Order: sequence, then C-alpha cells, then structure tokens
Amino acid sequence: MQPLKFDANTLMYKEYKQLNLSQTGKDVLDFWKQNSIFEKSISSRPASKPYTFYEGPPSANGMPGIHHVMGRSIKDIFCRYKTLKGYQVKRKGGWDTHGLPIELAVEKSLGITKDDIGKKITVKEYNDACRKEVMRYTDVWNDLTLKMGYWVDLDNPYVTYENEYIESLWWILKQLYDKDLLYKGYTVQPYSPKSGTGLSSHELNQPGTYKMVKDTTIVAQFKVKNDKDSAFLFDGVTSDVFILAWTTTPWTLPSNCALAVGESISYVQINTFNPYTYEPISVVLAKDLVKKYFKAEGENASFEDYKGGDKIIPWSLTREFKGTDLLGIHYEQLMRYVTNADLEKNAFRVIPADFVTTEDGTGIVHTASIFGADDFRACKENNVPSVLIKDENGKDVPLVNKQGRFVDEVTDFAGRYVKEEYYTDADRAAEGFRPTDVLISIKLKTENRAFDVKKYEHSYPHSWRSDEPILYYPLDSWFIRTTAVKDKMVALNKTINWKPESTGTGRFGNWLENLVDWNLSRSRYWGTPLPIWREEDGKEEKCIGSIAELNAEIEKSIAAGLMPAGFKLEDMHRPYVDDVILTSSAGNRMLREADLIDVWFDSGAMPYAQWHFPFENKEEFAAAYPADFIAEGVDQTRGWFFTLHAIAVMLSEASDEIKAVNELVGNKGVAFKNVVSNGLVLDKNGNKMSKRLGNGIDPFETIEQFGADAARWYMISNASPWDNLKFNIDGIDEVRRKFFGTLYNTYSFFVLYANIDKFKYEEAEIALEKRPELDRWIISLLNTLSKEVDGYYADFEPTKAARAIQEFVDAHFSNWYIRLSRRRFWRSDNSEDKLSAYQTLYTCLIAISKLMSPIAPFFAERLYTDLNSVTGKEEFESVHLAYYPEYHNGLVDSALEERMQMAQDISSLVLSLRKKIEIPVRRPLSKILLPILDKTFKEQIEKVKELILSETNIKDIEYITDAAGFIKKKIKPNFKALGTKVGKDMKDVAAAINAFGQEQISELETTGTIAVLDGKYDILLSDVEIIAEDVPGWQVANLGKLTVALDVTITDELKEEGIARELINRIQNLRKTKGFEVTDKITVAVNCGAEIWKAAENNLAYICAEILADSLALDNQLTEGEKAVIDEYEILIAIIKT
RNA sequence: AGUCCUGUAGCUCAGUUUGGUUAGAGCACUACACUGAUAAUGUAGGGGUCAGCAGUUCAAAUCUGCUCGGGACUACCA
Repeated sequence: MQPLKFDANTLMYKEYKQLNLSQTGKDVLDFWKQNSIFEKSISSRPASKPYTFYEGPPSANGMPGIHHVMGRSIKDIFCRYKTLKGYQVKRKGGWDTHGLPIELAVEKSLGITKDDIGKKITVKEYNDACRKEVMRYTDVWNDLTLKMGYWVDLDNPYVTYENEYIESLWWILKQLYDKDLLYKGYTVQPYSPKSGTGLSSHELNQPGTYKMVKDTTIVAQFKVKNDKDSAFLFDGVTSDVFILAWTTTPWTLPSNCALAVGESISYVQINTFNPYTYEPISVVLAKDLVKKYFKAEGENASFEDYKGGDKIIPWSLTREFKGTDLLGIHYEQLMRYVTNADLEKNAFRVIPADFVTTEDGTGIVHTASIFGADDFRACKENNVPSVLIKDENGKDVPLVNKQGRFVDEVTDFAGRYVKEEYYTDADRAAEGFRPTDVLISIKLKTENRAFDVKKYEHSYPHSWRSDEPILYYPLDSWFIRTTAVKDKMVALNKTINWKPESTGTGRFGNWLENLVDWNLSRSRYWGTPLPIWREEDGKEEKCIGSIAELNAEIEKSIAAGLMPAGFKLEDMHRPYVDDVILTSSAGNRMLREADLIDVWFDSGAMPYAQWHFPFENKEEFAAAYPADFIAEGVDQTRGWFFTLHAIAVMLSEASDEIKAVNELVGNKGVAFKNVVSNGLVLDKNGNKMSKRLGNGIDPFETIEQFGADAARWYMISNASPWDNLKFNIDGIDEVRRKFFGTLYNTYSFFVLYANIDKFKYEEAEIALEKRPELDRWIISLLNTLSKEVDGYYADFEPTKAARAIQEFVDAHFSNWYIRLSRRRFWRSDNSEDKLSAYQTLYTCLIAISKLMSPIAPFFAERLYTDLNSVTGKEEFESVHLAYYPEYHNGLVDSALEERMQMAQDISSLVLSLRKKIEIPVRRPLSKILLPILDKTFKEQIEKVKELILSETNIKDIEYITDAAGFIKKKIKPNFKALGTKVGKDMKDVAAAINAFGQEQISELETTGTIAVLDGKYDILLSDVEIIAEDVPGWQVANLGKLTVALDVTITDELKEEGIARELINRIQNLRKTKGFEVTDKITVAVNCGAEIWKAAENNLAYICAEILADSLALDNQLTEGEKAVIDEYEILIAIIKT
C-alpha cells in the first residue's frame, strides 16, 4: 500500500485489497509525523480552553509490557476526546529517574552491595552509573509510545533528576518546613537491611509486599518476682510463677523490656507442668485462651501421677483476676545479655496497652520497645526504658545492627542474622544450619522458659524490591506531618471524581482515615537530597529552598573559611551536595542531613516541578493546575495518587504562592479532579503476567501483528478499565474481524459505487424531509449514538462508548442500513434517492470515524482522510483536528426508530417462518397478515412496508382486527402491576387469568374489567398483557407483542416469478465467475424447457434489468454454455459481453 | 485475621441500583439459507440448578445472612 497522503485533488476513493490494520497503523504514523498532526492538535485549539492532563512518569529502567498499552490507551482516549470537543490538551511527558529500583539494578549489574558504595566504588561513580541506568530503555519506551498511538510530548519531558526539577522539590520542602510540617523523629519504622534504608508506609503498601511466611513462634515464660505487687500470685502456690507471652519474632526476646496486658481483660493463674522440662510451674494467661493451651482432659487430673512425657498434662485453675491486678508486677529479664540499673528498676514489668486482645497468643504481649511501633509508643507512655548498648561512638544502639545481625553483646548469637531469609541460599542449605529463632527456642526450652514452640503461618511485610522480610527498627528520620492536614485531605478527596467510585471512597478514603506521617528519609545515594543542614549538636538547622539561597549561604561559608573559595555546585546530587558545609549563626559548621527523600515525593511533586515552578513558567503552571484528568493503575492509589494529593493539600495550606494560584483558578487544594484507576492485565487464564511464568505478552509483537487499533479496541471494549482484563490474543482477532472488518466492508461498499458514480459530495445536501425512511432512520440513530457516546466519554466510560459504536456499526449500519440500501446504489440512473443514499452513507462513515477516533486513532484517521481527501467537505487534514459531531435534536425521530425496529422484527419473523416451511426467500409469496395492536400500529407499519416486503420477498401486507374473529389471543398476567393489588393471592389470580378463554379476554377488552376469584378482585386491562397469539389456519410467529401470519399459497404467477429470480441468480453468478464488471452489459441465450422459458418470458423486462442484459433469448439449439439447475429442470446458459 | 470487590453458557461480557415468573449478546459449535459488501452475511439449533446453602417475599440472578472459590486492600496484633 502506498503511504497515506493528503491530496484534495484525488479523484478516486482509495480501494484496498483487504483490511490490514498493522499496515494502516504504519502509514498513519508516517502521515502524522510528516504533517505534525499531534502538534497541530494542540496548536489548533485555543489556549483559553485548556484541559489539563498529568502524565504519571514511568521509570525507563524496565521494559514496557502490554499493561502499559492498556493504561496509556485510557490516558490517550480522554485526551483525544477532549481535543475533539475543542479543548487544548497539552500533555507533557515525564520520566521517573530516582529511587531504589534503579539503585538495586545498578548494584546488581556492578555486582556490589550497598556497603561497597564509598569503598569499592565512589559515590560519584555509583551515581553516574545510576544516571545511565535510568534511561536504559528510553528508546524502547519511546518506540512503544509512538507505535501504540499514544500522544504525549516526548520532546520536552520532565526528568526528575534534573537540577531544575530538584530545585522545585527543595522549594516545596521549604514551604513545608517553614510551616512546621517537616520534622525529624526517632521512631520505629519498617527497615530493609539489604537496602539499608527505612521504608514509608505506602512503600509497604505496594502490592505483593505482604506474603505468607512460616515463622517459629514461642510462648515464653517470664518469671514473676515475688514482692508486694505480686504476692497474691504466690498465695498457695509452691512452684515458680510465670507470665506467658507469645511472639512470632523470637529474635526480639533479648530486647524485651515489658509485658503488656489489657486492663479489662480477664486473666487466670494455672498450676501445671512445663511440657519440655516437666517441671511444675504456675502460669498466667488470658482466661479466653486457656482452652488453646490446656486440654480439657487434663483439668484437675492428678499431679502426683504425672510423669514427664505424658500426653495429658494435668492442670488446675488457681485464681482469676483482671489485667489491672497485674500492672506493675516485676519479672526477671528473660534473656540476660544486656541490663543496667535503669532497666532493672523501670523495665521488666507489666504495663497496660489498648492494643492487647485475646484473639491470639496468651492475651499478654511481649514488648520490645525498639522493634515495634506499638511497643515503642506503649513503653514511652509508661516510661519503660529500652534495651540498648553503646556503640563505639558512645551512641545508644539496639541489639541488632543495621545489617540485621545480633551485636557481640548477645554472646550466644553474636553475628547471627536474626531472619533466616538474610542468609544466602547456600548458607541455609548447609548441613546443620538452624535459623536464629530456632536456636533461641532451644535455649529457652532447656532453661525452662519456653511453654510452647510452634511453626506459625502468617503474613509479614517484605521489601517491595529486594523481596526479603523487613525488620521494624528504630531510626532517625525526617517526616512530613501529613496527619496535620488529614481532615482536609479527607474532605477534598470527596470532591474528586474517582473511576471507579469505590476506589476513591473505599481504598483511598480508608487509607486517608488511617493516615500516618509520611516517612520521607531514605539512606541511599541516587535521589533528591534532603535540603537540610544542621549544626553537629543539632541546635541550629537550615532548610534551603532554592539554588540562589544555597549559593548565598555558600558565600557566607566561604567568607567564614569553612569552604574553599570559588566553590560552585554544578549537580545537586550526592556526593557534590554533601561537600556543602554551611555556617551557623554561632559560626559553627553545619552539615547536610545525609538522607535522600522518598522517590514518591518526586513524582507527587510533578505538577510544580515539571514547570520548574515557582522559579519559571508561573503562567504555564497556573494554566495547568490542577489536573482535570489523570489515570494510572489501581496500584498507584497509595503511590502516585496519594503523593499528588498529599503534596497539593499541604501546599494549599503552607504556600502563599500556591494559595494565590488556587484562588486564581478556583481550586480548593486538589491536584486532580478526575482520576481513572485501571485494573490489572492478566493472562487469558486470569493469572498475573510475570517473567517467571513466561505468560507475558510482548506489546510490540501484538501491535505488529494486529495493529494498535485492534489491541486498543479489544482492551477497551472487553471490560471496564477498572476491572481486571483477561488478555486473550484471540479476542483481538475477533475485534479485527467483527468490528474493523465490518466497518472496512462498509467503506469498501461505499467506495465501489462512489467511484463508479463519481460521487464527491459536490451536489447540494438533500433536505431531510426528502430523504427516504431508511436514510432518516440511520441519521436519527446516528445522532442518538453520537449523543450517547459523548456522554460516555464525558463520564470516563470508554467501554460503554466502544460497545455503543460497535453495536451501531454492526447491527444497524451494516446489517440493516447498508444491506437494505444496496439496490439503491445498483441503479444506473442518478436519482435523488441514490444521491440521498450516498450522502447519508458518507455522513455516517465520517461521523463514525470521529466517534471512534479516541479509541482507534489510526483506522479512524484513514477512514476520515480517505473520504475527506476526495470530497474536501471538511477543512481538517486529520480526524484528530476535526470536531466531535454535533447532536441535532431535530434529526432524531423516535417514532421512526420504533417502526424500523418493528420492520426488523417483522422481517425476522417472516424469515423464520420461511425457514420453518422451507420456502426460500427467492420465492415470492403473496402476503402476510398483521393483527393490529393499536391505532398507530398500522400507520407506523405502512411507512416501512416496502422495506419489509422487499427484505422478505412478499407482495403485500394485510391488517386484521379481531372483529373478523379469527385471531386467537393470549393473555398473560402483568405481575408487576398485580403485585401491589393482590399480594398473597398472586398465585390464584395468575392461574385464573391464565385460564381465561377467548370470550373472557374479549369481555375484558371491551368492558375494560373482569372479576376473578368470585369477585374478590377486578382485573383491569393494565393488569394484563394481551397478545394475538395465533391465526388459525396460517403460519404464525410471535415476538413480544408482534404477531405475523404468513400466506403460503403459491399461485402460478408467484411460481413463475420465483423461477425468474432463480434464473437471475444463476446469470449473476455467471457474470461474477466470468469476472465481468458490475457495469458491463450482456446478451443472454438460454436453452431450457417450456416451464422455465414461460416463466422467463413473463418476467423478461425484470430479468433483463437485474442482470443488465440487452436481450434474453430462448435458443433450443444452444449447446455451448453453463449448466444450471432450477427446480427439477436442467438448463444451459450462455452470456456474452456487449 | 479483618474489609471491600467478584463469581451469569465452553470463552468474553450485559442484566443486579429500582425483585415480576421463558436470564440475554458476541465468539466458538451444529444445520440450513443467501450470494454484485463475498476471506462478507442471514436464519435456526444445542448449550445455564445465574458458585453453594439458608432466609425475606405472592414472586429472588436481583434484597439479607452464612459458606466456598478468585482478586484487591487493610494490619508492626504480640
């Protein structure tokens, strides 16, 4: 095929051998590029009518998959739609370039770990490698963007690692800092030892982070000290008394500092034996959980008869009390590695906590303040000190170091990883390897300190990238006080239009309700540095909000002799930024806080940073804030959607600049007004696509094979974007055949005749009232469709739009309008009717091209330009520069749509009757009978009578009323109407109605009422449905209220005409097999018997007109010709072109 | 563990908001027909305990509860 070219002088419509969507895509891409159509789609729309779209930046360090085609199709659809509606839709592309995934990819490719950075490799070298890594697949991404037809500005994308971008981030951070929304805190956080960094709560909420794992769990025995608080526990008890507490993390036991109980929970004390040492013990646990650990058979069994190892362990309940009674009781430290006077005095005691339940464990919670957020808070509230040691710098540190190993002070397990998963596979497979948790269990068992040791399966968070279980670990880090604006975030979220709604109210709404402060710190290298400098004693700190401000501070520092003269910061990344040492008011050195910020902050700040706001482009920013529309996968709900929202809401409080812009554009503080969150793309069996399973779909292959349009149309029409899509390649092929194939055929049909007749839409428009029913009908439907589809697009329902277009093209446009219009194009005269047909067909095709163009931009483009380049009807060189079809109420005629539906139904009924009695459509029949349903019925049918007759090859329609007495009626109860009236008697009433005879039905019809159930109810006409079911003696079929009776009598005349049509059919077939043009004239000779010839002779003019014959003659001498069979007769036909 | 979504023909999906008695469409399958849109099209057919159980109701795919399967989310519950 030739590349597509726009040429207003083209004489002929393009004809194609066959539909090839893949080639069409390539041709159209070329056309777009040559003629800068994308640029024009923006420049041709007024800046005064902006529609703002934000591109969620992809990270180009991985290959794109088919799900990216899905997500980007959705973005593209609404941007194109809004362009059609006259809006200017700028869409700046972007790249997400920082963050852990990139660092880990680099570490992998360089074969290093985090510890090697700064040792084996300098930070500079490392960051250079990251900078290179991050754009590794840029070309592939750009290629996909192009080929799938996603229009986004790739020439001027925002890139998150650029200095300008980072400067905007610093500005935002300073706005927050100045309003006390940014603070440093020491808290227990999710921490990934392998990545060496803390994680934010939303990173922990990425899909797949929580996994089921089997851990060793211990119910440990904490030995109670006998003093005045605990004296009641020793009353009448001879053995030691222990409090039982359960843990799924035995490695935290050396750090235990308290036991937490619920104040109102009931606890009991039980005398029994330890199942491992068989020593007599007395234990405390929640009353509700006794049955979990003690068998009913053992209750009050003989203690004297117990022998170590017996299955049934005797136990007896000593006393019951409340949690409050346990408060303040001291116990002996369980694992005595580290202690001191403060701990001995203030730790190792029972404290109250509201999070304690009796769902699991023992109803008493082992508390290690530094390895659990709840623990940390509870201990703080009760002034319980933590179990810590001094490191070489004299700083307090936990018993587990940052690599996840026990420190030397924990002598028995020094140097061991606390989590089994941190060991290499080889280590774990080695003979005699035992996880640390197991070693701890063994130790406690032998010491009579373990009451129960079990494997327990539960879900546990894992690092979203390095895939190993995280630790909860105390860290210094910087937080954004999102909780301070929680109420506003919740309130503003309610103004956002979420598709689907449940994601906004449910998933996102619930998330906001349980908001915690945003942990911004990352102890990494490749990312946006935190712009905060501190005195070494932490007394003074500065937050820098711009490069200019920093340079001014550097000048001061140089003057103070803290930095070399002439220092200039070229790159805001580490390590360069770390060279900056500022000077405090006291003249002391101020060093930068070493942390980077969460990469999600980068992307959430894109509305501002993509314009380098507020340093540049203030007008562009104001014109593009907030976004009218964004779209990403549902997995971004707590990622990008959250960070966009959080930053926007905080700036709406903290920044005067943003407040001014919000004021200007009437924004209350959101970053986006409409958001579509699409679901996952699964394989055809509903499994997640993954490299491991090898069930991924290569988007390039798919586009190459089927074309981007087919892939896009399939994905959009198959399921709503927010439902998961089971991606099946067969479905794309089906879309190609069913939708594009049909539409392509309608175009080919048009072109076939339009080229013959040189139709170029130069004639004056035929007035609507002069057009035949069929044309006015399809125009009416087309207008209804365009309004409907407009509504769907506007409501972000692309699936409904696609399905509506599909339904129109297939069921109405192709299978009814064109099928019934075919004869109008065959006629050789140039009548007004034919012109009307051309104009109507053309109008439909152009309108369809516009309606479908957001979803299938390539095919729509070709359809539009192929048509428009010949007629020049519209001034636009591309469908994407055209405007959405205007809806004209005056063109919609619902009565017409209704009667056409009846014509379709009646035709269908007649065809099914013909099938039943085996009289083919080619054989004419004399009439059908239609019982008249109501007064408008006949009037309506009369207007579409000719269509029905020609479609079914029937000569006439007759109408009958029941006055003639030969319609048999059927009555059905209208349950909905009767429901409120008869209620419980429904069954009897329905039975009574169904039992009505013809007389009772006509009584009801004439008087309008009839009594049932001995006069209990009066049935009205509105309570029932009456249809004409049968006309005795005729062939009858029903559909809903419609009834059709067919006269199957065949007269001689009908039979002859039938034969004539058979003859026409044979001759037409011959024309075709001989390859004659549609317009060729012929002469025909036939050799046949008297029966056939008589039929031919009596229909001679008709036959000749149909087959374009100058003459048709009987020649009984004819020997050369094609054989054919009509009924039982053999005939010979010879045709010659004249 | 909790919350939410979801389960309709072999496959992909409508229908469920607002209950109405014979549950639809397309694909696939079978048969027939049509044949100047023809690698197209039409008609007909088979194929469903609407995941299961219980309840509300004259009436349940639709409302309620429970169970099971699938998915997502929430949770440092020790």
